Amino acid sequence: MARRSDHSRDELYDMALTAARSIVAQHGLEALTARRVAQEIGYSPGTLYNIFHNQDDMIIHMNAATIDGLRDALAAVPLPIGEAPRPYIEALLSAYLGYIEQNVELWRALFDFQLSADTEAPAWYMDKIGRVLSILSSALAPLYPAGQEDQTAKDTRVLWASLHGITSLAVDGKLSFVTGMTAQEIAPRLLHVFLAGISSAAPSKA
Amino acid sequence: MARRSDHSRDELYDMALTAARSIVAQHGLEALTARRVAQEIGYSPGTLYNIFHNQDDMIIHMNAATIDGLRDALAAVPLPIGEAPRPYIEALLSAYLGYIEQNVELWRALFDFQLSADTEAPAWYMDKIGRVLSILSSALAPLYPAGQEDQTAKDTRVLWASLHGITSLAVDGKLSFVTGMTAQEIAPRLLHVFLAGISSAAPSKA
DNA sequence: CAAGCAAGTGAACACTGTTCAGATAATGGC
DNA sequence: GCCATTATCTGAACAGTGTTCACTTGCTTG
Repeated sequence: MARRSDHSRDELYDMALTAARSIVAQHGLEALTARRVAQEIGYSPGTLYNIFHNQDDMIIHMNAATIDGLRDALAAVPLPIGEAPRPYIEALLSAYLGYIEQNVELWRALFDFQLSADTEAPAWYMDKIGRVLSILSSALAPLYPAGQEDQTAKDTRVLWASLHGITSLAVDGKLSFVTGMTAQEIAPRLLHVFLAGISSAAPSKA
Repeated sequence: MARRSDHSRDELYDMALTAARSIVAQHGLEALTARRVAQEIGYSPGTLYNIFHNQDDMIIHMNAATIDGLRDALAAVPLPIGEAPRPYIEALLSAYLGYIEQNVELWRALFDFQLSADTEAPAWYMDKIGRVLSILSSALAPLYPAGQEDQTAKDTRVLWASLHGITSLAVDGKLSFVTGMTAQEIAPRLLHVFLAGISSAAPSKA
């Protein structure tokens, strides 16, 4: 049989992505196979290649949804107007850790996945990442004097990359290789020390 | 043919591990297959299962060698007696980043590899990790007042996990997703801010 | 020198992503 | 209403993966 038109192309895309996210969320990225997604949506494996260029493409779209979810979670944190910046930053961190905790496997998939060497991430994907970073950056901005926007942007990346170390070790179950602490303990300590550091230190030595 | 005794069991182990490291260093972990290692050492795939329990076991041994190499690289950094602790810490960081840079693929393999859910890392493996951390910890110790050994140990883990975020993004080529900076720029900035932070901040808030 | 044992083999199994010739249902033209 | 075209979907096939295990073979001991 062919040309069933039970579903439009967009519906198929949504169904496939929903199935993929469900499989990964429940069983991890290694359980995500073309045949399994196909079976879950009631189509054959070949059909997936009408929707996605290949498996990498499917995973990229899945990961994009994970990034969007994070942005929504961070955007939902209320921004206290005119107050001290630190409670807001701490609330963002809490939302960040909470989102990861509730989406462990999808979060793992986001970073476990490696783009094949020759291809690079599409522009719309980079945009989504930028939107998340801009939330963090605007939260840090009040801590820097005017004219230090460049340092703010850089330190946002430094802080995020550092946090990512903690969370990625956590979701991979590797934090226990080095400590008995949890990400919920380590991350606030990093934030605390980091904020103290930028308040006391010269803009940058390097 | 069988029972060739061209090589002893230990020789076979060394040959297999050398071959594995060479394959990974040149072509990445995904190129590491049982058939390829077997071919490289001139034996059949089945023979590998006389040496290692399975592929995971082989990778663990390979990763252990990578950790040992890092420990050696860090231990080779001269410890300046009676001097300020920061230059030593910075030298350690430099050695750390240098080792990773010279062993990118092996380093990636170290963290890309996931132990299957039911098994856990052997004790001797954890010991090797501990030996690396103790070098870092003793470098940080002079910055803490006596009686703060617990905080020193914790902050060592906080700092290392943070650094790991930077280096893991770097070796995965994902630093470019968030910044144009390199690990060689970001890591010293983190160290700078972190050290400033622990000097100025209260021991811990959490 | 014979018997037994240990080491090595490689075909086989169940799985993977991906391709593509072929089948088929919806559509456009008359 | 019907036929030709076209877009869609299928599923067998291919080359690869880790792992197993009946079998062969060479060494070693009695």
